[in-house]
Amino acid sequence: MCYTIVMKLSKTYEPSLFESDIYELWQDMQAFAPTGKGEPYSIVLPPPNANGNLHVGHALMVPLQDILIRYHRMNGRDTCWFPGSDHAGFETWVVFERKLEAEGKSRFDFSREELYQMTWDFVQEQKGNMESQLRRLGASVNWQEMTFTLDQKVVDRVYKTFKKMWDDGLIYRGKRIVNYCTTHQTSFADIEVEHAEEKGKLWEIKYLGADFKGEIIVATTRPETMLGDEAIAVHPKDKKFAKLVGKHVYIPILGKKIPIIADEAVELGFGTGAVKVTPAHDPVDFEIGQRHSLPITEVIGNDGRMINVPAAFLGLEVKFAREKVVERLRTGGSLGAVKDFDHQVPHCYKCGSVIEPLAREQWFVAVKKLADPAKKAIKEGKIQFTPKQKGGELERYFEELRDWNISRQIPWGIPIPAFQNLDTGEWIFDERVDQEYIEIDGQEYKRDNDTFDTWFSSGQWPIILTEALPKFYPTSVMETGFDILRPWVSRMIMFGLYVNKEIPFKEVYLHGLVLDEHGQKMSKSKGNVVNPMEVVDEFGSDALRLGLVAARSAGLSQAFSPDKVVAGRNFCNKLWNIARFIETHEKHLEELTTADHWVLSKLQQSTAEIDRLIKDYRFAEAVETVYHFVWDEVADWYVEAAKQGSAVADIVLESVLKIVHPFAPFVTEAIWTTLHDDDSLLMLQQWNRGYQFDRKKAQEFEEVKELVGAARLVVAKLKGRRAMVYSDNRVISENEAVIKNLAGLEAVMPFEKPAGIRIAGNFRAYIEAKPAEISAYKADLEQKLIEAGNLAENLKKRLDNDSYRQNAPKHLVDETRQKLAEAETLSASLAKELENI
RNA sequence: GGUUCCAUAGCUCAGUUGGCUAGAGCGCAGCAUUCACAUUGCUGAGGUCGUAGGUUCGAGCCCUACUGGAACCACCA
Repeated sequence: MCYTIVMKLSKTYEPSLFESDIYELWQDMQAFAPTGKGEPYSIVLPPPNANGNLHVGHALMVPLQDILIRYHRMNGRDTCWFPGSDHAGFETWVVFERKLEAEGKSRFDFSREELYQMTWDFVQEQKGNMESQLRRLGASVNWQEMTFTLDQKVVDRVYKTFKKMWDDGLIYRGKRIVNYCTTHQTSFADIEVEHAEEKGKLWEIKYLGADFKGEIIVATTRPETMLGDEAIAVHPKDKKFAKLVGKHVYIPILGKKIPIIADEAVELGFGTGAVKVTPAHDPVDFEIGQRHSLPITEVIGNDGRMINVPAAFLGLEVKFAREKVVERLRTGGSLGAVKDFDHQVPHCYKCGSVIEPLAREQWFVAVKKLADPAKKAIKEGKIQFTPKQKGGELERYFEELRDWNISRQIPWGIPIPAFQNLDTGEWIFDERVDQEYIEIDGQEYKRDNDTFDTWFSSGQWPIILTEALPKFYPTSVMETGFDILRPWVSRMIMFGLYVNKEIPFKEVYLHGLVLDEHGQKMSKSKGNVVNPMEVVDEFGSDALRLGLVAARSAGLSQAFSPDKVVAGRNFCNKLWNIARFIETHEKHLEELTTADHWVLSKLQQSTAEIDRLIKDYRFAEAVETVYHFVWDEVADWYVEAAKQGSAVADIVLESVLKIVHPFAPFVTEAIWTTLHDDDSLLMLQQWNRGYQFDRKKAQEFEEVKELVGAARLVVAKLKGRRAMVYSDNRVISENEAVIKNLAGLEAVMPFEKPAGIRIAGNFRAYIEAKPAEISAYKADLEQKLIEAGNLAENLKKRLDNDSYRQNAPKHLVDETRQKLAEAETLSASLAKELENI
């Protein structure tokens, strides 16, 4: 396509005509690859789900990172943005299993290998969507490094790390209480469990003394677990029960004899002071059981049905078992009071079913040795967080982190390379996970069928991606959502320090959720989900990027604003038309005009401003700075002035394109290609450097702007076109045509004794007017005189204050003095004018 | 129960060492228009910066308490 022709014809910028071609052009020119020159700058993209579509959160994340990458690339850094896609273990598994169910099949009809292959094929069908959507958002990622979280190099690294941890004694297999979803039949890390308040009941149960007279009453929210009770616990200092410790009670229904023990975990003064201990089905009880060497009797199975219980309860789902137990207790006279009780119940974050704490053999990571150095690194400020308090939050998390269960009972993931000796029960590390049984020295070993928790592999993401390009480790910044600070960012820091002996990134920038336009969380059920690709279709990628990044600060969940997207679209169009004017109408002069000096000074200033804002990750303010520079200064003043001619129009246009490029890459590159016949790319240009201009001339244009503004105010109140007359003045005479055009005047001319309505400011300039109009203007002048007087009075008060003069910084005091002088001059000249009317 | 964040114009939000008369986008009102752009231009209305105290010459910003909203954490049976 010949862009130059489109440029001349099309009054509006049509993103759809350019965006895909521009992206292809970048790719063809290999513009995303590192140059090998300059200081490294790298980011790893938090890998989106390979199986999914990008959502509006990605549409925020991609521009934020792309702004940083493009900015630093233009500033001469050797940039590499590592893309990836995530197998999203559990997430994808849930979708796939739902599909199986819809086809009337079950995971138990297939072997692990078959399931893995089927899921792989399923993901392959979808794969590619996500990648093409990244392209549509303009992501300048280095596609050569594209990595899928199940790629061989990922598995290799994960096994290496696992082995190292195994050798270092950081991996142990143990029976622990795990969070178990009986619907998905897999366990979860603590962090994957959602707590929700539920209205429940608190049942009191009477346990009859076996070797003492009387009974002990305990309260529970889960009466069915009494079938697995192994003790009654009381607080060691509880006088009420002191004599009973060491004695025994009978479990109602079962008649089983269990001991009364003393343990600190029981809270003094709460409830009846005694609790039932079910080591197999409650984390606290499990710990109590460990301390007192209690047996573990499991009464709930993987499928959420009762096991190891009398026939009447066997195979019942938990909730029915509960009803039946309560019924039997009641008829047996063992039920005490029943109260309503609201409490927090753990739920599966995916299907919402109640999480059963079950005692299971799983692989655990002893986290302390990983968490301590991570905490230290943050404490010592080796990693900077934006917003700042998130670093503190992570420090506290590292302090409280408990051992991490990394076993998942789903086939879609990286198999855990561990085998168990069938005779001795001993576990060994071995990578031959494609075989269910292996033989070593005549001994047979069976594979562990579990896979790794996704965070175990994704936690090593920066390590894996930079393994072949080590100069990009540590990466420059980790930009991601605040919701995965704990599960992901924390793990990357721990693994980075453990494996590479160095932090994985120097800075962390966290963005919040994109809420709907009324500040509500987006969800399918509410029907308020914004599909970013639809927005791109309608307004263009640049518009979406600008709209999302504007009005958004670090770490906060904020509303999606369609108005801002429209504003972004309009901005692109404005830029397009600035270019159209400069390319097709501009009059070239040899010498710089006042406006030229001024616009160069503004370019310098805006560039410095953007440098500062990007350094501080203040994206929204950077967008705003760009927006106002282009619209309010370049379009509204410079372009208007340039209609009378300019010597720097081409420099200004190119510089503007550079400034805008990181934020709106497509439209700026589209314009750039219309300017250049060669195959140069805007995205590979050098960022703006300094400009040559005359500071005094630049200041003169500020005066012209003020004069125009003041003239507009006067003209707006009069009918018909008017002329400006002024007493001889170089600044005005040099800019007559500019002033005439900008203020919409009929003429601007010098007069020996100019008269009419005086234009505010330091010039002796007037708008021609009839005597009646001049008198009508009197009220305005009087109002202005009052305002100037008030201002002067305020300033004077401040200066009269001794403490102000002593304590305020000197430049402020000087400034105040100057303002006062100006206000007084204005007052005097207004007063004089009023006299003349 | 603990921690953190938020409260500024009709709506969505800026406002970072405390410093002139608190800003933007959209919306609203008026005017303009054969001009690069109606995805436009100009002009304007609209705010006791949640409440009450405090620190300071000076507070939207710092401190304390309160009110209202949100998020996260948590084994209180």
